[in-house]
Amino acid sequence: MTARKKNSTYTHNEKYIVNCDLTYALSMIGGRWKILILDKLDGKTLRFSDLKREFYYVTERMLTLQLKALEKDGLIKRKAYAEVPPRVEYELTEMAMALSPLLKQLSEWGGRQREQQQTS
Amino acid sequence: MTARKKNSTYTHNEKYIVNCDLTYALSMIGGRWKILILDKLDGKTLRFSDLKREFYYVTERMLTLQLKALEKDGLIKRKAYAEVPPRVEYELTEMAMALSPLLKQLSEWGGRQREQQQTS
DNA sequence: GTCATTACTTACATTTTTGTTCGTTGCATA
DNA sequence: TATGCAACGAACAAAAATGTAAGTAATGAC
Repeated sequence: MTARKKNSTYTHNEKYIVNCDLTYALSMIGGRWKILILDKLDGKTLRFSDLKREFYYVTERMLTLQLKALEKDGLIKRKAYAEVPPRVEYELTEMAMALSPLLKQLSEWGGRQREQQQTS
Repeated sequence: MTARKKNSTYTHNEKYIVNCDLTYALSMIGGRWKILILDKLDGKTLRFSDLKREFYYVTERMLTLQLKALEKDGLIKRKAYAEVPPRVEYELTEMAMALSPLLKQLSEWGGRQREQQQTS
């Protein structure tokens, strides 16, 4: 999102992340609020204000940033209507829908893992 | 890993992450090198030096931090032998093994997504 | 003409994550 | 006696991610 200094090790190492399909996948859903947004948009079309209301604890700036990133990565579609006040709707792309069942499995695993951790 | 100031919004918002099984799951594999490590340990027991050689581009400190976090989260087991020079072996826990097939699916999805993105 | 509305944007501050460099331990070997 | 080894730890620095606070645009309602 922000400008990168070239030649930093952080940037340099990025190739090891991007070259791998798995880390590439995770990088697209790794933002703090991204999967929550994807989950909320599952099966629905929502306006920015709907998301804002749902994620009242997330600042508008963060919501915007995460939405922009998701759009850039082809996970959500943005439709802006030329109205005043503005209306913008978001919905999942097909690739994001293909991700849904995977996320459900991950969620179940997370639940089991949480139990495991509590009894240890 | 590092001390947290209480009352920061970042910390405060963490509950929305931890309360959700999905974000909880992702938080455990979200570190920069964690899944690469998990992937490398799949089906094998490896020494710290093995991992160091494999991930030559990751600093020892980062490797240590990620391993510690994985251990704390119950994804890897650490066995230290009382020898000199020291010998420490790492292997996956059962929960981590249960995660493997999921990660494979995610990886495949990542590959498809990468192709999609390139043609757009 | 003032105000409310919606979906943002900008400048800046804070917090977290990652990386750099150097040191430690205790024994074996040269 | 000096050096190398393996697996770290600690102090510090850089970079990224997230959060705070304020402002913008165009229009319709009052």
